Amino acid sequence: MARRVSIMDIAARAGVSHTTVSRALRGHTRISAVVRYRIAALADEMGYVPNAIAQSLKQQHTSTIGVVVSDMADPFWGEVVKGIDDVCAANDQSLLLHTAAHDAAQQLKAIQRLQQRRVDGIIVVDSQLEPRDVRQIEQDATPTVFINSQRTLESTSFRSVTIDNYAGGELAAHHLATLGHQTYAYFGSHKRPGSNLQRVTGFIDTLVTHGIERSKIFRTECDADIADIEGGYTMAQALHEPDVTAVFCYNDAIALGALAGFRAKGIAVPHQISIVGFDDLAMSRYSWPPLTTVAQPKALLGQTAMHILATLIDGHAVLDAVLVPTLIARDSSMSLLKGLRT
Amino acid sequence: MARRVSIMDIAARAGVSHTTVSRALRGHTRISAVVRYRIAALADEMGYVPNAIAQSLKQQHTSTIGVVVSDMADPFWGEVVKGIDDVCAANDQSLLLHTAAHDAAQQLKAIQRLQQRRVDGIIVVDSQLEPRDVRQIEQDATPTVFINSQRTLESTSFRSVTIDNYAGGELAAHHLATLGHQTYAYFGSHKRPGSNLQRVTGFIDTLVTHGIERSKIFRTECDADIADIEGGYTMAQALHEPDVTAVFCYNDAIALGALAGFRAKGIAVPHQISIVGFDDLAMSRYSWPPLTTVAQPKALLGQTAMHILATLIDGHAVLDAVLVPTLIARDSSMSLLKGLRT
DNA sequence: ATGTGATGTGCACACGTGTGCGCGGAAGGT
DNA sequence: ACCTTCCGCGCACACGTGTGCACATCACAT
Repeated sequence: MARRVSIMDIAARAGVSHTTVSRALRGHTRISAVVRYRIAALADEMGYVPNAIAQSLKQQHTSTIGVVVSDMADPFWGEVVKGIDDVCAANDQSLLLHTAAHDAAQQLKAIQRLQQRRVDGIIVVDSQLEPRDVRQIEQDATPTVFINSQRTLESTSFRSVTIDNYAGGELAAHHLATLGHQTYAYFGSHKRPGSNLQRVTGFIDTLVTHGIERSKIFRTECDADIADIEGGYTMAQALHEPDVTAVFCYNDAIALGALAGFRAKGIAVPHQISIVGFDDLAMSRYSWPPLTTVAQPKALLGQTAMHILATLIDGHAVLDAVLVPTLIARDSSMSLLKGLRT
Repeated sequence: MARRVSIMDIAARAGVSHTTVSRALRGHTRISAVVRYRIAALADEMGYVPNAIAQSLKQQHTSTIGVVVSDMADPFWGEVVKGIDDVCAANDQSLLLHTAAHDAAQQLKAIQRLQQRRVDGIIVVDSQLEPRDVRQIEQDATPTVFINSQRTLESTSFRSVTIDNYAGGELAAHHLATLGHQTYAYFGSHKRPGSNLQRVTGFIDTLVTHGIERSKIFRTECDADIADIEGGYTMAQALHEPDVTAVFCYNDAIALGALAGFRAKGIAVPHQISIVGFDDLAMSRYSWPPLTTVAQPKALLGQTAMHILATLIDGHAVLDAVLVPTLIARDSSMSLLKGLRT
């Protein structure tokens, strides 16, 4: 950050005080038109770039939103962050991004960094934080919103935006049960225990109400340190229950991996096995076969978080938001009922 | 940004000057052990969070790197930004992110925002900037590095990191020509005219050296405002040259779309048509069939940009970097020579 | 007793910007 | 001619932190 031209420099050249320059550039009313024009011309000529750091220090806000995200290369979080960024751009705010793997300690550190940087608000995506961590964060009063947090927040000042994972599991179960399937598998992930449990619970509960016995539902979870798509491939390879005709996957990445895994085993999707994913990634529409999935409104997740955060920043009270998923039926799931094509 | 505890507050409670508090917390040598310990305890008790804004103003640097990216949801740029972030995290720097669609005006505005924020350096990814824009940016002396810029930089102070697109086209051509293909198509994109031209030129030049006539190479480009994967699907549908047995696509997204497009037309890949992509996205390995592609070292692209930027920030001279792509042969390309499996 | 050096702390200023208050002058009314 | 009002501008301070210099104290050697 080299030495640059300041309003003092402009003031010296214009023969006025820096006060006048500041007012002229900010559009203050009581500055004569001639002076204002001269200063504007001078600022342009001298290549003046206002110092947002000094402005922030004086004005006690930064017009910056901090975001903590587990993995920026993940296409799902990418869409969510894009939703956040859309609102930021519309509000003339900047985005300060910190990555923090899948690790509470790193997330905590990232949040503290953002607090030091005095961002106006923080959005934590895919939080792994424990209640104890949240209490520590809460001491600093920076408004904070959590998206798809893995643990329920025990906070009075912070808010959260979540997808209704249980309802998503219900949708998948209802879809597959209606197609006539009798024996099921669930491919989950230990990486996100909270949402994993909610989705599988909604799934199993609903299957039971459709008259499926619990013993007909086989549940697997892949390790936390393995990439989702890789995990899906492995779990498909490792599935040894011949009666299974329908698989519900924790997310699309796992489902896409499973697609490849079953194909490698010579099992045809959807003719021998139906697969349902979760998320609706951009690519899921173009897989082979195109993936039936429970769609999350990804951009809306980010936008909603921003609106809640803005309300918090304004000092008003606001409620948590729960967004509802929808089922998108494509070609990876098929009816077992003869003569009945859906 | 609410009123918070400052070093002045701590100083008052400790009965010393704020100077001493500052020195104690920064680990200055000549502070007595007792005072240092007392201040550390007090800072902790009072919940002191250092104000990075004030520090930046005083120290004339922000430990922040600005990044301008066209689309954060794009899995390719996601990987590149991840590479940037890795280095930032290792250097205790933050990432200030601005999105700027595929539009020179927006990119220009984003860069100016970052300059106002006094970031230590800027990385512009997928730049569409004209030489005139670059000259304007250059007035402010913020070190800047361009990744995969679409136009050649005419700048003395800025640097760039690019992939050798021409060599990538060569790789694809050599691969397909060796497999015995005689008639080709190229699926490109108008969205990124610079790299598109380099890739197709390398492709065609090399085919010609393999004895293929130019009339046997059919070239198409999809509109700039259409999503790549969608464009690939459309171009595959629209391809009416029955002799074509090999398609080289500008990138993997187009290739994945083409895969789906050919499948919808009942054309088998690779048995009737071989397809080669460019980028090596994470998902390309799991498509059906797995995609043969020219791989870009995505994370390395970001890391290299950061290293060059760091050198620039230190005030040293440094050269542009050109990274070489590699071909990854998977199952979407096949030999036409009977009895000769590669 | 005095000089010398090391140690611990504070004063005052700087970074670049915004703003409350006041002051001089012009305009307008009596 | 005098008072009031309004306009245009500057002084001085504030935001929170870091640092050069000076100063006080103490230990130690001369």
